Order: sequence, then structure tokens, then C-alpha cells
Amino acid sequence: MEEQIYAIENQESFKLKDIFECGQCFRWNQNIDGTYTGIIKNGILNVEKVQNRIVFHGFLDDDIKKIVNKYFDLERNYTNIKLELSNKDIYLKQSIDYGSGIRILNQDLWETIISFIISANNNIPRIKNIIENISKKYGNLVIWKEKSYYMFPKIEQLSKASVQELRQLGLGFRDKRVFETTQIIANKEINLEKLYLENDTLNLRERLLKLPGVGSKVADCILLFSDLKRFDVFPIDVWVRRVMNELYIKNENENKVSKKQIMDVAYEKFGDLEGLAQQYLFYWKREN
DNA sequence: ACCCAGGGTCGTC
DNA sequence: GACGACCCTGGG
Repeated sequence: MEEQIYAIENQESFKLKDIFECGQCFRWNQNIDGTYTGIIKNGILNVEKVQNRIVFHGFLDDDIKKIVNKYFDLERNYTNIKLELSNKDIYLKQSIDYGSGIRILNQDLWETIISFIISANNNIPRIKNIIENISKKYGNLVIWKEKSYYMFPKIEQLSKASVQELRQLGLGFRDKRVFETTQIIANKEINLEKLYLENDTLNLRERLLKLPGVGSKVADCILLFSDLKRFDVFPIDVWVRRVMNELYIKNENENKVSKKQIMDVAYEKFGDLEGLAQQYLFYWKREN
């Protein structure tokens, strides 16, 4: 671990609140001074924005520039993507204007899988709490500037956890799902490294769906928010169902609308960028 | 105190 | 494909 600093200027699409509070990540918190600090795979990262300058302070196990470029997906041109999506639909344009500073992160696959299994029928404060509890009990302690941080446990660390211990950490009925999925990944029944070799999104999705606790919604979140990074998916939760029905489908009872119907409308409207469209719509609807 | 809903999945019919 | 069950917690 090494303390490092890195700064970029005039980065398009980069607002701290939009990135860290749009629901894609659970281990970033705002500090009193307005900066955000997060615990990622490679260590601790602090981000502050001063006008057009974004400054990253890190305590990391690898080169900060390399980590930041990958994690924040800085190679991708969001200006073009937002323009393309804005032209497709007037409602989408409005939500893009609202969440214009969003970037979709490349989060560690293993951590993303477990985090979104925990997210099932749960609320964000509690999800964050549970992940923090798991990290405190099974992850490594890192001390930086006299403050303690707990890394998300590695696969073999979490594989030591029993169902009962997980239940004590507040997982509720998700304890068994996290336990079983961890065992399957730990003994390489499903090898996460090999998932990166799969090019076809649907095939990849099928393989994720084999994990206990991973259904269609969680699988799509993993594909979108992890470093598998697919935009041709459309996670449907209560908020997205709500906004898609209100804007496009207009069924009297939103619960009568099938997932397939929503997915078909989404692909028809937004095409291969539907995952990104989903995130703008989700963020806009949840905050308004 | 009580009720409801939350970034759903799973088993059953 | 349609139901209900499922842990727990914050907010009304």
C-alpha cells in the first residue's frame, strides 16, 4: 500500500454525487468537507472536485492513474453517448439532464456479485450496513491517516463464514444465498476469471444466473456495474418498473406489466445503450 | 404501536 | 406465468 495523488482537468460527466449516489455502489461515503471516500479492491480512495479539477488521493496497492482510469471508466466518451441517448427520447433526455454527471463504475466482479445478492428486497442504508459488517468481520484492516478501513473480504476469506455467522451480521434470508454462492466461486465450480473470456452477453448472463441469489435483476446489475461492463442489459427493480410504466407502457396496474414487456420496450427505445438509459431513469425517478 | 416497502429470488402450483 | 414467503430496518 502506498500513498499517491493524481488529478485530472475538465473531465466530462463527472459529478461526485451523481456517481456515488446513483445506486451503483455501496462503499462510498461523503465526508464533512464534501469529498467522498471509498473502499475499493485496491485500497482506499478519496475524491474531491474543485471547479474543473478532480483530485484523487489514494492509499493503494497499484499505480493510482491506472486504477482511477479503469475504475471510473475514463476512456469512455460520455458526451457522445448522452447525446445519442438524448436524441432517442424526450423523457430520457430529461433524466440525462438531471443525472448528467453519472459515470458507471468498473467495480470488482466478486464484490459486485455478493453486494447485489444482498440488495435483494432490501434498502440502500441496510445494504451498506451489511456490507460494512461483512468487511469488518472477514476483510483486512487498513489504517490510513490514523483511520481504520476494512477491505471487502477476498473469496477465500468469506468462504470461512458459516450461514449462522452471516445471519448474525444482519443478512436475513440472504445468508444462505451468500454462503452457497461463495462456496461455488471458492471451489471454482464457477471460475470468475473465465467469465471475462465470454463475449456474448446473454451467455454470460446465463452463467451468472446459476449462482444462488442471482436472478434476472441482480445478474443485470452485475453485468452493468462490475468490470464485466455490459450496457446491453436492463435491470428491472420497483423504481424502473414504475418509471417505465408511467412513461411508456401506461398500464393501470404496474404490477401487471411483465418483465419481458418492459425489456422489449427498453430495447426498442434505447437499443444497446439500454443499461445506461436505465441508470439515468432510475436515478431521476428515485430522487424526484 | 402499527404498517409498509425496500435496487428480488425461490419454491410451488 | 402467477402467487406467497422470506429477515430486517427506517420512515410514515
